[in-house]
Amino acid sequence: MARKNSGMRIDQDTTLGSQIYERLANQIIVGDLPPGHRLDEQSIATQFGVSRTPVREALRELGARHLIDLTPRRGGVVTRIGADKLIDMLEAECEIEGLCARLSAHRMSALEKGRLRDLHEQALAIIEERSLSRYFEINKEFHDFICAGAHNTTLDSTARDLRFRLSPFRRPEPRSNASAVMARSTDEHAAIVNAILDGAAERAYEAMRAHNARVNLGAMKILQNSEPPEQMELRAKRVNLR
Amino acid sequence: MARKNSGMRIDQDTTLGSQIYERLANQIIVGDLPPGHRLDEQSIATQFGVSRTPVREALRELGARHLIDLTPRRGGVVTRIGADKLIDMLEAECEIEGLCARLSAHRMSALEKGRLRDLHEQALAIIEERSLSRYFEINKEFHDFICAGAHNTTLDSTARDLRFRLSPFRRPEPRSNASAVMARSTDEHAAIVNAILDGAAERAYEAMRAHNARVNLGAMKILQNSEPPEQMELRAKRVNLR
DNA sequence: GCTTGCTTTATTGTACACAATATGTGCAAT
DNA sequence: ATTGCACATATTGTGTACAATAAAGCAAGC
Repeated sequence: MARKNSGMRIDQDTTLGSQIYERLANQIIVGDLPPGHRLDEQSIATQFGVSRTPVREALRELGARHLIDLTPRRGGVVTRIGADKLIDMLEAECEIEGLCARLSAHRMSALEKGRLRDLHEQALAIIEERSLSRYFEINKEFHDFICAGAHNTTLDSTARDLRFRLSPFRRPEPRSNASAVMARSTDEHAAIVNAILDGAAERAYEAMRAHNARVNLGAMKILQNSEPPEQMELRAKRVNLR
Repeated sequence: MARKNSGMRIDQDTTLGSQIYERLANQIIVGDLPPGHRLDEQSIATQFGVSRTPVREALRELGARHLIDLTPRRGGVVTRIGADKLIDMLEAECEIEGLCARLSAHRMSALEKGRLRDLHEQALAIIEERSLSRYFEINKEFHDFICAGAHNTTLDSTARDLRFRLSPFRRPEPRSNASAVMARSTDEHAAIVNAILDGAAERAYEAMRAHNARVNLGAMKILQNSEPPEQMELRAKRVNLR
């Protein structure tokens, strides 16, 4: 029998539905709920120790945000992101971040530029630690900061949303040299930082775009097992296409 | 007394919540439910002749899509789009459409390019009719088609979503020469079409971007009544900023 | 053996009831 | 007049019950 009240706090400023949404969204992103997994309202409800009502609201929000597919009388399943969709998302993120970099070059304040330089230097320091997970953290911060530096909440939130949904495909490849990965990444980051500090919009755009395009090739490898390889090659080109 | 069942069909392939979502979303976009308007669950429920449950689900989805602001125990109000937010959205749309134009230049098939030319020529024909509303239709189709031509569902849907939410600010200004508006617009469209047909990505991007930037200046005028004018001037620059 | 159609079962959709919280009103005290 | 508090009211949040539909299992026919 499912135990009751497994961690749902009674928070004043939130609602059970929202809390369940957060939890489920994280479970999906982390991969705990794999693509294609069916979401049964009743079992989720008992699992969280609540009734079906807040669960249903959470599911509907997950559906609105494309984290699950919601079919009218057949419930919800975690969205399967096929190769096509993945490539679209990677490309969109690549370009939108590039756009943010371009705008950042014009719009970041002196203070922000200073913080950007700090962030980059922090990343350089972390390479010594050889901690890939720690590096991923600061890397995310770096990208987030540039998207924020464009001073456009719409672009920022769409970029954030894309990164969030793409994060399952950004896990470190098992067989890869951590130091090399980090070194290459920071090199490219350096180009981006310099361009932004110089206020060189177009250069910032190109640098960010090239950086993302390269990283995205890695992300696509995760799909290679489930896809015919020739197709992937073909698509890989598209990501770099101008 | 509110009459029951005002138009909610019992459709197999949909749910009451979704239908109500659609209706409310349209009412918001059309301006029937103005920004700041409070959405009372009970009155909406009786208005549509249903219980509060599907209404709540509709509201939650509206909230997820940023059409209403949903505060935990205080219900929902139609999102107020302030000048800052509006400018962000306009800029984002401007750039994303530009991006789609750039990609379209490379990716549209010969068939699509033909259809694009047709669409443009249709628009030219419609100028003669002097029907601004009809022109708005074909104009929307034109932009939609270019966004689709990029062959990237993610970019397409974000662009579509932005245009949807921006449509309230795109209503024709009362005191304006219809023919002049249409002529100018089609001139700029011609530049975009030619660039795409030539496969000139960068030119397509620039043309689309310039076109949108100009139109956006008009959209911002709608806000001018409720905002101190000097601020608007300052912001107007930002939209054109590179 | 496989398919077709019906019956049973499981799951989602909707309504309703009650609980929890926010909002509004009036009165008293300063 | 204004502030603070208590009470009344309205509205949202959650739980539960029932209805509607889809999935699964089973029997009869080809």
